[in-house]
Amino acid sequence: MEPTIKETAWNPEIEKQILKQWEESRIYDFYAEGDIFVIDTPPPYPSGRPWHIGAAAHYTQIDMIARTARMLSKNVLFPIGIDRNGLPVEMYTEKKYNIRMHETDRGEFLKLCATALDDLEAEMIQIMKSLGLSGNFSDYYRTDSEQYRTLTQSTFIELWKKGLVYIANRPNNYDWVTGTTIADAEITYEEIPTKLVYMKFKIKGRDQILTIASTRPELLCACQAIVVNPEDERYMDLLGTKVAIPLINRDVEIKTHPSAEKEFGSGAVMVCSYGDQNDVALFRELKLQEIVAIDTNGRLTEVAGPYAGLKVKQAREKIIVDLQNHGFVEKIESINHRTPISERSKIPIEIIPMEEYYLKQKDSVERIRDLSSKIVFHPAMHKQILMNWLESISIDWPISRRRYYGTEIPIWYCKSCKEPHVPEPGKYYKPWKDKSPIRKCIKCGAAEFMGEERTFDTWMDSSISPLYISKYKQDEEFFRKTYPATIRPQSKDIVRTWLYYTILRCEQLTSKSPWHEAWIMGYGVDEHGSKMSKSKGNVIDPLPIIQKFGADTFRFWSASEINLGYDFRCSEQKIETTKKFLSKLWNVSRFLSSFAVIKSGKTSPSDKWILSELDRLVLECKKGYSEYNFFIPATAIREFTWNLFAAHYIEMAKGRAYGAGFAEDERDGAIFTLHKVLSTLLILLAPITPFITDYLWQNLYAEKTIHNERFVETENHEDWTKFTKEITEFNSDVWNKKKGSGLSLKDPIEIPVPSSLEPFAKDLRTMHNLKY
RNA sequence: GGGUCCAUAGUCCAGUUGGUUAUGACGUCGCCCUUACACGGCGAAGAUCCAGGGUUCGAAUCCCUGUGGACCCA
Repeated sequence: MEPTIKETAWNPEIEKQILKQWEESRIYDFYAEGDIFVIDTPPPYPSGRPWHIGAAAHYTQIDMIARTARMLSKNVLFPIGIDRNGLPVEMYTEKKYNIRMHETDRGEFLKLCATALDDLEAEMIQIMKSLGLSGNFSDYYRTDSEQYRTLTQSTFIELWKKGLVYIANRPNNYDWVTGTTIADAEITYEEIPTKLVYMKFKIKGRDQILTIASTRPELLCACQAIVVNPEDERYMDLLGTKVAIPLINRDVEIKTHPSAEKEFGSGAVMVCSYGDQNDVALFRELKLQEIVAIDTNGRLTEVAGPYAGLKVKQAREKIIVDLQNHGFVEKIESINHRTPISERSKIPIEIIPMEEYYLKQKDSVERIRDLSSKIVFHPAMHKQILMNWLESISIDWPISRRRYYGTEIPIWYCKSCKEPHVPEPGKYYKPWKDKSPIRKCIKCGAAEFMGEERTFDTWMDSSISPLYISKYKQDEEFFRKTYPATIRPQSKDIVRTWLYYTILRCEQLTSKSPWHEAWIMGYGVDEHGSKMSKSKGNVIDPLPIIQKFGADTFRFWSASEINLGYDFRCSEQKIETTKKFLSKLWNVSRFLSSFAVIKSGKTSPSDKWILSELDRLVLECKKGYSEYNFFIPATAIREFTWNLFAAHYIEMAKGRAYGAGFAEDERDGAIFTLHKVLSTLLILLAPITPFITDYLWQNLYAEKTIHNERFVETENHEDWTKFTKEITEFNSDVWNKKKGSGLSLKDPIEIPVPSSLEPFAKDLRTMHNLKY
């Protein structure tokens, strides 16, 4: 009768042994046979310390997907990757060494970036491992590896040959701090206080003034038209007349366009190249001649006359003063203006015409819509984010970037006629330093080439992850078995980037959707609901928390706190109190470890009752697992274990399990049921808390790991759950009465068992020491 | 301006196709070492279910309008 488990609490130190055991027995290895389940794991980006606690929670949930699939008899491919291309590491490196990328030797700079990434990556891998992720760490991939970049370049070359890539000089979103073009998807909007200047324009041939309000007076030199709303009666007689631009000796015409709002300022708007996206559209529609007023350093060009060379902000200040001095200002209002901001460098972007490469995407939207409609989203509501994005795509995807730490665009230009050439796919090319693999220009026959210096937008790399993990163009048979992947797990803030671009690229290359399902998680905010950021000082470092409370505590917290698709709050205190549940489970197991396991027994009514409640729990868990919504099983199991099984059933069955006053088969029925329930709970919990369940499983039920087991099925017991309410209420009632009369719980008391609970009477009398 | 989502005790959250007394956890406050567990047990307090209207015998739940919040798009 001595428990074989001695300690009275779950000790997270044990996790280290279990981890070692898993590693040595290689229980998570993938075999490309049978029922295959492929997870297109998001490769995290090592952008700095500490790793975001919400991300750590995210990856534990992805691991739960993998473990759920394994328990459903699937062979699971759960790759681990690290995303290493892109701007953040460049900025990190510039800051760390106090250097400027464009002023540093390219080769040197790349080395410094790689070293920084190695350090940050090591910690992330360490955290992922200690969280118990059952992924493939033995050959985790990096998006900056030769093999990965080869695939990025090869797929680009493939698309190039299909005619899906073109070069064009267009107004582009330009981030002059990082010195690169960025895609619409990389822009965020912020309300920024600014001045709205009401300027007086003289109307030609009349003794009248037209007032125009603008937040961008420094762009006066690039003004090519004034527009008013076609329904704005105030200006009908002015159409076609010209006005003089203040300070600049140039006239422009007044035209109509529906985008001019009657209520904004005076209702008349100046159109300049380029104040915002609307200007871009108007220049195109009204066929205006563009004037380039801002250069790639964020400074005004020579067309700005006295303002040339000034930064945009300085020029704005200066021109406002000059306008005032010349009496061109009617008034100035302070307003909050919704300003497009570069997601990376946080500065307002400028729109500057530049020559860039584009990947066609407008023609693919319809096909992507079709494919997307067949992808099952968890939760379903987040499919809308993608659908809305598809709705708003209006231009092709600019894919070239003037940065260093990225996959090089594999193009060489003929030195004499500038014709671009792409090399053969299958190799990794660095045109900024490699010798041209092309010998002779296909157009003019010259033999001298110049390598392209730009790199790809990083989404060009990440968007082929499903192809990389399935060994596209590497292993035909493996690819056939593992593509499309089963599921793409990711967070909801990158639906319009990573999720969309992946469908786009994979559709263009394979004509198929890259996965059958998409699983979209919200993101972690602090305990008050605001976004975590270093500047706010509310960042929580996951590493010490995991060390302190253990991976299973962190995992159970993640499962029971995060409802799929919604943002979730991270609080250390809540994680800490989650540990109590593991101790509860531990102590239930400790108690049961004093009874030998019995595989069958004659069940009493109490046993039948808890077994039918267990059936209900199994159904509920299956429902949650089938949606990969771990909130459902986690909360249901905690509820059952704590408030039904431990609080009521164990107390009711305890006396019978000890045997005094009961027949042997009655006793065996109790012991059988206790173990039946616990072993089922361990299996149900295994995907969520793999460490403690495996430890208990191996101590109580088997020599081998629980992670080779399959989910349990319901056994369709007779339904006794109708008694639940009455049983728990009766027990509460007895406890209350004892308490009210100052009795200890083991003291005898005279309370009759209600006739409706007669089948349970013997257990209840023993439990409460009822004398009646 | 448009879209998606959200609004339930001090905090977080559940509430299946509408159906008696609204779930659980954290926190708070009492009492209790009862041989699995004080990382525990028992109990208590704490909710005009955002507001207004509608459908219905009956609404936290369905519909409409509004208010507030988060995110996205123009």
